[in-house]
Amino acid sequence: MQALHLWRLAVLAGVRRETPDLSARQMAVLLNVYLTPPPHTVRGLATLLNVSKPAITRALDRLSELELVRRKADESDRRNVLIQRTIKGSVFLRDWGGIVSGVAQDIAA
Amino acid sequence: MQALHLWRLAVLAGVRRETPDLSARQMAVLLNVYLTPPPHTVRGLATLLNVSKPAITRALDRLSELELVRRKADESDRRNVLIQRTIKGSVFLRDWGGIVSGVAQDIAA
DNA sequence: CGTAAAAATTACGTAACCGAAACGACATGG
DNA sequence: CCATGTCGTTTCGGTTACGTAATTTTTACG
Repeated sequence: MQALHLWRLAVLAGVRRETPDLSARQMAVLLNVYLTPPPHTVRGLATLLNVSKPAITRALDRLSELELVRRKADESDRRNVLIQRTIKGSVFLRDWGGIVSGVAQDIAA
Repeated sequence: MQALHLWRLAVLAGVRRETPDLSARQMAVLLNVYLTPPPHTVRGLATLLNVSKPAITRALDRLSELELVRRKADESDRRNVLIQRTIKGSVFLRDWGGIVSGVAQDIAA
């Protein structure tokens, strides 16, 4: 029950702020790139999220445009594209984590 | 930091399940209708979420179609539309709360 | 070699969504 | 009553995202 209140306040904060408005899929991609060990490929993310590859490609287009992630060719197998982290992405997620944990504190108190 | 891992797992669970795929705004509307005291109006939700009224109308179209909320005319002022809860909505949010708190438990352990 | 397989992307038609503005129903104060 | 304001919805033009299917580039293997 408190979990729902946590979710409410955090989602509310996310919707309200003007800053980049990411879809659930884009957010899932971003979080997985930053919080799970590399390498990250399109195919891997597609199967992990249970969505099609083009959906991942489009999410990466958007995230790259925002400079939250970066694409890099895999030199050992040039068919692959490796997704890498960026400074902006790190900052964005740190901020977001701060919001969520701040909300959690408020609820606990 | 754990907050981000919590968020990652919960978003991942949300994206993976085939069932109704709600946008952040729709989710925000749904959560506020269920977790804050009534009455809930379009204008009230619009200002709370800091989005336009049509955006709320469309979110309610979608949520009504899924039978997660219900619109009801305000008899005392027929310009108003009151948003009410439904059984399906309660079940949906209870399930979601279960997922989030389950993830939280896993992280704590 | 050369054919098959795999990776990501692009193409394409469809559906959902957005904000601004126009609209219709209703309320309220003069 | 009627003029003005309020509330929710609809309309409009444009953007974005989706899934399926075709394309491109690269690798693997027979």
